[in-house]
Amino acid sequence: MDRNDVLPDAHEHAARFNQVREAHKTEATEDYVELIDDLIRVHGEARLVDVASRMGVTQPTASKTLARLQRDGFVSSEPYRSIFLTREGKDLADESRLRHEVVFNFLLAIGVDREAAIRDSEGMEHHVSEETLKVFKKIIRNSSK
Amino acid sequence: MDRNDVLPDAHEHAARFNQVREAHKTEATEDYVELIDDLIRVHGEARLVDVASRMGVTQPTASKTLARLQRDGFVSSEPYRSIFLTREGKDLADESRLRHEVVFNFLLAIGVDREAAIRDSEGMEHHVSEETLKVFKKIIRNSSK
DNA sequence: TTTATAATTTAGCCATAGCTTAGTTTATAC
DNA sequence: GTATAAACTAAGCTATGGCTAAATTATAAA
Repeated sequence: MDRNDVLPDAHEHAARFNQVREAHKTEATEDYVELIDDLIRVHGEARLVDVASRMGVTQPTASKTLARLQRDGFVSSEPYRSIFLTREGKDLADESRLRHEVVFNFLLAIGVDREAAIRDSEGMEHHVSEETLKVFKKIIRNSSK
Repeated sequence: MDRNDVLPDAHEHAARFNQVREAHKTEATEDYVELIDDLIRVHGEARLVDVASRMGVTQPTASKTLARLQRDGFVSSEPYRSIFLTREGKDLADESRLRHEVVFNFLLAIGVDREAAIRDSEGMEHHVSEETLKVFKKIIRNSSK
């Protein structure tokens, strides 16, 4: 990289970190809607207790996060009832799942073992640009032949 | 993946997210020590004003984060003076840089353009396991022939 | 139908990581 | 050698995302 002699322009340098910070902002939202969508698909409904246990947080933590998602229009629910995705939430869930699956399948395609691929794709999915995703897809396509 | 019919065991599911949360905890630390090391290498010293501008945050924010790094033993500095890495900080910086470079070179090797590789590697580096890193290295090796 | 249990919410705590505004120290320039 | 500018710190605000303990509501069992 450009490490040994010169550093990038400071604005450009900062832009990289700003991009990562931007990604972090949407991470929780994406992880939650993805999970809620999975729960609805598989269990027929999404209950707080399951969201919490699968996210690995306590129920009050999940409850607070879900309140924020509701405030931001991704989720809807009545007190003490199960959780639904809004149209916006569902769209985000679909988009996130797609991205997640591309990253996961890419890792498998290049020879990463399944367990590592599952775990790494969870974190990586939020930091892969469209550009890189395209390259991932191409490699998946080529490897499945 | 396992999305259509069955969800993973709840504990295993939670473990994935816990791993991502763990990575997040060390992200700021790694980014800062990496940057400080770069500044020392290239400019001869690391000043707060440069750390802040290159991280894309205000000086008080950088100052507070550096206080935490100092508390945790990665950095040392006297008030109003420049910033040094402790042995622990330097080791972490070296390790982070190595990982960062592998991810960056891997993205280049598979055909991602330089700009996207720079930006994506910044976020991805914190979420790539040793296992996956090994595969990345192998692909870099094979592509440079 | 009452009671016990499970699910959810509320309240209140903590740390991180961002910000602004204001004050202090250090360095620079005259 | 002092005035000004730049760098840094201090104080205090906000939001997110964790937690525990306690209260409330819904559900299941007796």
